[in-house]
Amino acid sequence: MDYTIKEIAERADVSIATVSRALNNDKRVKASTKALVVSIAREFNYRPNILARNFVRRKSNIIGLIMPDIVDEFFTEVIKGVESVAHSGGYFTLVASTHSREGSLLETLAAFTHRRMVDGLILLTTNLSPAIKKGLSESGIPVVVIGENPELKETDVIAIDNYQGAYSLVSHLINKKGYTKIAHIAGPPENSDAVQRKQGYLQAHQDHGLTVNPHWIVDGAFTIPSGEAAFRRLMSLIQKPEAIFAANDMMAIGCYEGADSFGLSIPEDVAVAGFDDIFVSRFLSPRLMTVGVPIAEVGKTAATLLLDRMNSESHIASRLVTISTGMVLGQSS
Amino acid sequence: MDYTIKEIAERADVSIATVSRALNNDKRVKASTKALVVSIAREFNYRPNILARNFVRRKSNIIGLIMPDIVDEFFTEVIKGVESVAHSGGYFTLVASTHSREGSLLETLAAFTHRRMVDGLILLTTNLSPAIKKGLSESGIPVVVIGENPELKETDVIAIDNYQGAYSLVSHLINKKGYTKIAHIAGPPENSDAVQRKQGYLQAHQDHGLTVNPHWIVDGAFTIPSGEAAFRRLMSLIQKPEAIFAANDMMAIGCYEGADSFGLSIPEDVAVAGFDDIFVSRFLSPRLMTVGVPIAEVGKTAATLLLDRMNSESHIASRLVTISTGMVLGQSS
DNA sequence: ACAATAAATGTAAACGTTTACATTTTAGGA
DNA sequence: TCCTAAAATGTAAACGTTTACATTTATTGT
Repeated sequence: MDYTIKEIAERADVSIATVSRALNNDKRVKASTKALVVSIAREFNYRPNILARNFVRRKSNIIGLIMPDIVDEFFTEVIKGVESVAHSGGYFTLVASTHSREGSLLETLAAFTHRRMVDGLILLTTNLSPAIKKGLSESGIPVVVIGENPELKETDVIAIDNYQGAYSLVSHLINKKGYTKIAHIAGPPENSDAVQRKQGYLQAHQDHGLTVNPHWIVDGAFTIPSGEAAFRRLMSLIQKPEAIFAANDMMAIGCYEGADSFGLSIPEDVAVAGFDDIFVSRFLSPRLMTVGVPIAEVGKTAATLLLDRMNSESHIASRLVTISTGMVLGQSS
Repeated sequence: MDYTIKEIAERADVSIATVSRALNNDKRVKASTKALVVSIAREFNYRPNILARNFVRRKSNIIGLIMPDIVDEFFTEVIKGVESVAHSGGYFTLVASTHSREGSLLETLAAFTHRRMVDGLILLTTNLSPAIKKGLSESGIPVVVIGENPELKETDVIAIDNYQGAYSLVSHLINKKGYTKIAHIAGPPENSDAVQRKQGYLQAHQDHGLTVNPHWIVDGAFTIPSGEAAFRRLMSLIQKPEAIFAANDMMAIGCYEGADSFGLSIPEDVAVAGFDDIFVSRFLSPRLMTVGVPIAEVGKTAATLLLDRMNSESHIASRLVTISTGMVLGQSS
């Protein structure tokens, strides 16, 4: 049998309003009454009906986390960071993957935000469309976006400093390592991380007075096979690059595999660098040179900003937190 | 303005009951009425109040996923598998980590199960206590456990064949590789995966007429540093083992690091094998010999069984699905 | 002792659905 | 046409809380 406040009220000989107040620590209820109610509640092993409470309070105590996909460490770490902060703030975390489909994202967005199925939302995306921006701004709940900046009022953004990371790394390849022929395996063009990394690569060249051979920029899909394919393409050119900057570590791994099958050695025949500093990268031989992103920070920061926004009475203007990246040296260049 | 069925009813000049039925595809409502209601709902951009619906239906359309921690690929893959199946079944996934604390698990369990905050539960654990078993059996909602078998009525279990995997791998080391002095770095004794892997190790020795030197079995914590520490300990023995079977890949990686600092080479000086076949293991040099677990299967199977149980009217007896493991050859032995 | 005020409690509505049951409308058969 | 059964719709309660407002009870200062 599941007890309700009604039964407790009966037993304590008070009204349900008093029971409700006693159990919610309303200061208006007399200490002795409260003690009585609480003891009966305990005796009955009473638990409030969450669904009823959510309904009347118009909140669910749940924060939604929407990601394009759940793969690799990046997403895990974000989930972990969000969950831990949410948990200590008394919230649960509803995780949804849109399986990289925009339609699915819009659908999930609608399901989550309409009528407060979730009280707040963290959206991880690098590919914002106008429809999504509209959905976000109309959602009526606090939102934090990780990745691309939607430039919306009252929406916080966690941005990863892709540009700076790429710029530093490429500059290092030019200055310290003396490479002048550096290729780039870019990520998907609709992915803002990829775009920024590419810009860092381009700007570093320009600032050092180098021009890039357009054939040295090839697109990839952030996956190992696409990295390997890009490597093969680059190594088939008449004008071969001396070094390759892959827009993420997975594609850099693809280069390692490509080099292996070509019988080329890294970095003697061709240097390789990546981005992300995923767990594997330190176990590659030679250790991959890459750019590290403090991913755990990202999730935690996002959740912290979100809780702050949810708990605040007043409106808070948009905040932008840039998570800086750091170069990780390796022997692959 | 958020419209409710009341406004739709008014506009369509029908009762709210008819609106509700029309929107829920009740066959009793006339086609023309339904069309009218649906068109008004669309015009109003109506969305049902999920919280109200959950309340009256006494279900939330959410399944809970409780894990001891959110780290490494195993958990990611499980979340991914669960989420994808849940999503296609019309459910959302609430993820909670208990941060490896039993108290927290009990608390989360209570929060999730009491009064249907979640409609079904997947619990990932290798360390079941009586209190937790009690909590599960009293939960009143469908439950699927991944890991240890709680032996409860109407609770499905997804078990990973740790014993067989360890047995096969150790047998292979003995038969094919000819090792007779094989050490074992065990996992935490309260972890059932660890216990089973150790048993496979022991039984393989017994079945091949070998006795194990008790000094060759040391405990670890499933982490890289604990693997390295164990490696140092084993290599400081007078009677050194020829091969080391670590209960998971992370500890095997610790062995690689230990070997590196001792100036020992794998497998010439000492062979190393692991368990799990995590992503990194194929990038270690030499490639780690290990036991692969089809993790994606685990999450998907769990969610599938759970949905099946939730959608079934009749009671279903406990089901046990054993996910078989497979040996992965590598040059580390 | 008596207002006046503060503290404690009670009453009842409200939240937006779903649904059992009652009623009305429609269709079909004689 | 009328009767009956089936189809469609309506009425109203129910779900378990919270909370605005009303009422009662206790406390304080004079």
